[in-house]
Amino acid sequence: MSHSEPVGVRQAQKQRTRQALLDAALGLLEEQSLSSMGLREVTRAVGVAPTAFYRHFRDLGELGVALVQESLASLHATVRAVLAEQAGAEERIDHTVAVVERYVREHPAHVRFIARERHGGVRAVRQAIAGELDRFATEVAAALKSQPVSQGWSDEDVRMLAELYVDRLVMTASAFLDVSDGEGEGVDSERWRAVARTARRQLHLISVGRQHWHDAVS
Amino acid sequence: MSHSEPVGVRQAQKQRTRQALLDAALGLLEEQSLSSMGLREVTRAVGVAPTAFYRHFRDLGELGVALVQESLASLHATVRAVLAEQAGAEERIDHTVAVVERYVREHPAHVRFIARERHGGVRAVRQAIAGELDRFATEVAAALKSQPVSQGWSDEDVRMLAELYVDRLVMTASAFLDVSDGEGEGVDSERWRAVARTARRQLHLISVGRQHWHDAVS
DNA sequence: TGTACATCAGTGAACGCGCGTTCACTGATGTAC
DNA sequence: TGTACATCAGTGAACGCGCGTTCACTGATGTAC
Repeated sequence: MSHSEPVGVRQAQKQRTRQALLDAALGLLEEQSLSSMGLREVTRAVGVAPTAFYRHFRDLGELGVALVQESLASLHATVRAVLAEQAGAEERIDHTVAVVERYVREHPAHVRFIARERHGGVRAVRQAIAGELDRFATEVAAALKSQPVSQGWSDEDVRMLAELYVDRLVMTASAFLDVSDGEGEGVDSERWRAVARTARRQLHLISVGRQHWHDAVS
Repeated sequence: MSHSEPVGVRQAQKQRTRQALLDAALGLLEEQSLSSMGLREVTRAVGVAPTAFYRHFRDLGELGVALVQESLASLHATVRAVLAEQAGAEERIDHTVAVVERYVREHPAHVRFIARERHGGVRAVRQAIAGELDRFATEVAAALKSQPVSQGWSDEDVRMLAELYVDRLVMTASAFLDVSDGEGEGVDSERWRAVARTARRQLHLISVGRQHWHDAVS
């Protein structure tokens, strides 16, 4: 029914192999970076011949770009929902941090991939991530602009604020990840909660700055 | 005279080779990540036998850790000077951004290395960077605490603010780098100045939030 | 429904190549007397 | 100052290994009639 569904047995099988390659690569990337991963490692993990790889991707860079889409799509959707909320500043901050927490719990490998390859060694992947985060910032900017607090703000300043928020979300996700990696600590450890607490306070401080911005620059 | 100086001809030569390895590696790392760089690539660039490498480092990870020290030492020192300044908030912001600009102009490869390997594939290097940035944040926190604005702030909140600033500086440096990479644009391009302008405004907004923090949480 | 042909996802052998590491070595520098 | 020995930074040959990519192939699925 959906146009993205495969139209026959053959295409369905191809899709499954392609997804298996993406999943295997994502798993391997927990412990290394894209530019050091081998094509043969990936196919070996899936259980297909090395040459099968070329039926799906030109090279590992192309696979990386596909992983960028996969990694950011779900977060994107969820954060958009929070942005659309009619809620007080504090409530929105709590929800945002909760969403990031859940995302890191449910998709740790995706988060690690984005953090690692954002400045990594493969240009095409860096550009794909930059592009996605840019679109993300544009959406955040639109949401911020529609809020009453932004009255009298220039578009440039709204954009600046949006980038501040987006960077903060990425840094926060990465901080959660560091905790869940380190020392075998669980996801409900004291340190995990400390990261959440710090993140909320930082967003709060930015929010306070935002509320008094107009007094300050005028 | 200084105790770090080599004590003889032999040790002086050893130091020179070691530094040549570090320099060559840093150059090669402009275009790839540490975990995909080869030991033989580095020695080939220097013009020594591959086996000479082992006289200086156990492996590339150890070389990476040495590069972390080299990369952050000079920035560390300069930013410390700015922090110690007796100056108004705006002036401190201008100086801070100017220092970051100069650092990116003068040491682009060091900045790229830190941005890339901060979340890169080599654990020992990630830990070294995290450790350095942590010490950096501790220093920033101490400087912030001694400022009048911080009266009545808990240590935890000062630390939170310090981390906000340090992350911002790293992101700003990385943004300057992206500009100087992209499209062959020079270091005095319109976009370079736009990054500087955005960085100052973001620091300003944080500073405004800081000034009104106490009203907000009390 | 059955038949004949086309498509194409996945195979497996083969290739040349650069890798990290080992080892015994060389010869200039350092040291003891 | 000169001599005899120790140190050790850098050498170069050799190793086994896994890599990315090529190619002609197979056989199940798809399509036309």
